[in-house]
Amino acid sequence: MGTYDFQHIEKKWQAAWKARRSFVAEPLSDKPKYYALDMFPYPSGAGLHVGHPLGYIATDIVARYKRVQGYNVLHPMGFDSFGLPAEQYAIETGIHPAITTEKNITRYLEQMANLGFHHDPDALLSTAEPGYYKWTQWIFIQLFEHWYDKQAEKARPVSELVELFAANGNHSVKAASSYRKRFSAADWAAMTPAMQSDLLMHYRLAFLADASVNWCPALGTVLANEEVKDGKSERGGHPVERRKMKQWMLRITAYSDRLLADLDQLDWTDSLKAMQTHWIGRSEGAHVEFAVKGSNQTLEVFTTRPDTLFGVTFMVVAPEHPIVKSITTPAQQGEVDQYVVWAANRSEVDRMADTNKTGVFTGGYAINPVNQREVPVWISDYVVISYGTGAIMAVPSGDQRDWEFARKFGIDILQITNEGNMEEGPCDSKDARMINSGFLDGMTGHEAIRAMVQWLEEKGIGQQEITYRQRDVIWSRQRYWGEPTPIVYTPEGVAKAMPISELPLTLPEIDQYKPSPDGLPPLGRAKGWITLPDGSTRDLNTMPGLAGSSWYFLRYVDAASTESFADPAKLAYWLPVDLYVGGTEHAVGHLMYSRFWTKFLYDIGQCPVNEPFKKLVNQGMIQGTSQMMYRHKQTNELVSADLVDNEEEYVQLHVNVSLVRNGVMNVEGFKAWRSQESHVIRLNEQGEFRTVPMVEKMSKSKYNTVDPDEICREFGADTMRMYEMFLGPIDIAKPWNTDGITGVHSFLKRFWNLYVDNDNRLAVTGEEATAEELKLLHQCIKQVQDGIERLAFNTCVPAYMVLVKELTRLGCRKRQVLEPLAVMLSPFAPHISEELWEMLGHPRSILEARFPVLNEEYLREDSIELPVQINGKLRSKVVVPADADDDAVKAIIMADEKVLQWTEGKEVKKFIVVKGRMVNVVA
RNA sequence: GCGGAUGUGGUGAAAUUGGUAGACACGCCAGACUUAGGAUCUGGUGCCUUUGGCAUGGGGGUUCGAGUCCCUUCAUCCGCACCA
Repeated sequence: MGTYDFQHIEKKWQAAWKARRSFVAEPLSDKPKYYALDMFPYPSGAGLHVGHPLGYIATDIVARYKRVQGYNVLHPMGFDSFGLPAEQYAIETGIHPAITTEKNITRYLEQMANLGFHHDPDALLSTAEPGYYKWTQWIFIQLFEHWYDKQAEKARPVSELVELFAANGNHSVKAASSYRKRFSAADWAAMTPAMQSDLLMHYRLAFLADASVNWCPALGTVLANEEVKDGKSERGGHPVERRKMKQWMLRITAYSDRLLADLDQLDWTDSLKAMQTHWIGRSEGAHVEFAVKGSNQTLEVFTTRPDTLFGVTFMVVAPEHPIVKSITTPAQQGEVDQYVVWAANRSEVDRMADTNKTGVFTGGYAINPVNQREVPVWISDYVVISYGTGAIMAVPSGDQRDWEFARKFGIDILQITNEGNMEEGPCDSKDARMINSGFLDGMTGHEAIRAMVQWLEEKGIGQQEITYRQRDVIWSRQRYWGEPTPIVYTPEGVAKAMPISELPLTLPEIDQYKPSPDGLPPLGRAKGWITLPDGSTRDLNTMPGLAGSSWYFLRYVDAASTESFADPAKLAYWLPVDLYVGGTEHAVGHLMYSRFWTKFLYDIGQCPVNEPFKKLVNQGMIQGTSQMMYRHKQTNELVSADLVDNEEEYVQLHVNVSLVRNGVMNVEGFKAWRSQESHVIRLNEQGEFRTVPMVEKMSKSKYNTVDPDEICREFGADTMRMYEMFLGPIDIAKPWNTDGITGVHSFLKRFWNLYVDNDNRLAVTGEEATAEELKLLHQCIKQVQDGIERLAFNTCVPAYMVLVKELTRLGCRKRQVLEPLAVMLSPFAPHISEELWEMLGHPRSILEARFPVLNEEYLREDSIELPVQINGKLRSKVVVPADADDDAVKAIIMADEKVLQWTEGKEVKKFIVVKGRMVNVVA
């Protein structure tokens, strides 16, 4: 038998591919294109572990498969290089984040090269390079210079908005804007430049605003909602509090309805679409104005149930609501102030943990417009300022929360439907009939909603409205390691975009990376950099990590471009991305902003597609399988797990997983690993020391990390690639377990030996293949092709295994079979296939070969063994000719001895033939 | 609480989408070659009271036929969460 020297083969071909530039896509071509994309990684100091490559292997297989099917394939890789870890490291050590990042990238690239990926070297990018972030800044400026026209349903230049204002004020403007007041052309003309600038901020898609932000004191920066999990920062788990600060924001809410509606066109999983749908949170309802008693103010609310207006017995406003100041009566002032302060200081975590309703009465009353009833106005933090108008009309007979609140504070509950018992809880059914509701009485909720909206609109006290849960996103971070915001402030206080010709605005060198002593962000330390010769000053914020990743898939198509972010012709050719693979953790962050930026760039004519990612797959996380050993609490003796009877007497300790194979620990290896300590080790009767597995997150401290480099060294990249795919479906989370890898490895050895003799010389013959051999080959082609198309890579591996086993059994070494087989295996195991391809005498790479074409003819059979069921139970097997028609099949089967035995004396009621599958006789 | 998924041998899993459930691999058992290796090869391996019967979390239903479709229930995972 020959020796499969995978180490030599893999090194050889990795070097050859690099030297020959085998993976460079043709920039433009008449060929059909295929764009296979991975979510690019943040280059962390820990390097890749076996969990990372799962998705990369999947896209690589598809890329190589499409390549041998004749597609022009773009399969790029890059790095999301701005981010907190490198900056924290810089604060601690003084080492510039660029240096750390560069080092980590080098390591990642090495590890990826070891796996033989088809990544295009010309497309390589890093978001922290000025040549890249120049265009991130450019897009930011475009957002700053555009507003959203709701009428035209697209972004338009701010210069056009200024023209509209100058001609007619904002009377004819229907914009996505937080600005509610009306002004005329004369008003506009009378404003100072600073006032005009402030006003335009309410319209720009990138704008400055006073925002209630997630402030993380430990990190010294604000965070986006997506970066906060359970009241703590996603990175680092530090506490987060609410604060009001002036921040850059992006008006993503202008695109909410398009982001929602266009989900329909996408081939994404239901759960992912559901997450985005929920994040956008569209709800239809009505906007209603309540007059405030003894004042000319109004209290505006949003409700999805205008049909319940007659049931309103109180109002609730958020503690931060501006009306609180004026509506509170002197008698209630003390209590209200106390509550407002208490609510403001309450942490997010406490608020979420507490399901008890709290609140106080303001002393003020509002007037219900439908029946002029005076209802008390309360404040409570179960109403949140950021959603709707920050105030609600409370209908305790129709809403669980309002009901609880009314019960707790002894407020009236007025039943308005003919269903439900108000002692037990509210009734929220829209099918119930209305009562106590004036002109709505007798209608169902559905009818009443329409009737009430019409009534409100006629009276001018409300209208139909759509509200979104999605908020505009805060786009500034008080950090160093990010894209500087390309905005300057004139001495008059007018914010201006930098001229495009001056981009990129590169990061200044500073002495330390933490905030300046006077409380400015780190960029505030760059004294010479902040102030410009004309007296203007620079913005000191950087952009969030989301910025660079919101458009990198566009840059890949033309990563070296200096004229524009990418050549329009190339964008038109390559987009959209055909397959995007990555983790589910980006479901509402990265994926939402990428869609937003794509839509914006599409609006302004810079991007040919409205949606960037046609098909998206979330790969499941690979967890670690820790190995635990037992130590006796008293004696400290280490005991083989099968000898442990009473677990209580033992403690479980982590063992390095590389020392354990199939539950048995390498005792010598363990002693070497823990050479400092001496242990009494008790083995079982077989002389083994057994451990027990435990699935948990992969982590260095649990000694359960597996380094892909180590697997490559021991078994080779081809084995590693195939094994990760063999483990199960890519979208399912599963624990890594090295045990089964030998099965895949010995398959590759058998595969190798099919082609070579004992001296590793090619032993392939030119004989004509038999029908049986061709059938086996084409069965495999069918399964592999189908498996890759469905991204069910785990079903491909057994197909190869069966074929190789059968060919070995038959002693088939025929070129006619082995040549297509090598091409077919090349997406999964590129190195070994490439080596054999060369040995088979092909001067050009296997990447230039063609995937074998399936011929169904070879799969046809002369006769079929047909299972026969009688009344649904398997009774017999009968051989019939493949071309027999149903009547012929019936005749053969009814004559079968065993069938006759079963049907004897019974009437045959039905006879069902499923050709090639099954026959069912019903007697 | 709401939303989305997933439940198949000792283990990872497959099942052409309604047609012989458990392919393939690990593990385990037996054997061969050999001498100690985490090697290679061969055979076996869902369960039972074995001419047969029972098995895809549980219970019902549709069907000649259900892992697959419908209803119901339980369990696990993920996401969101006082959203008016």
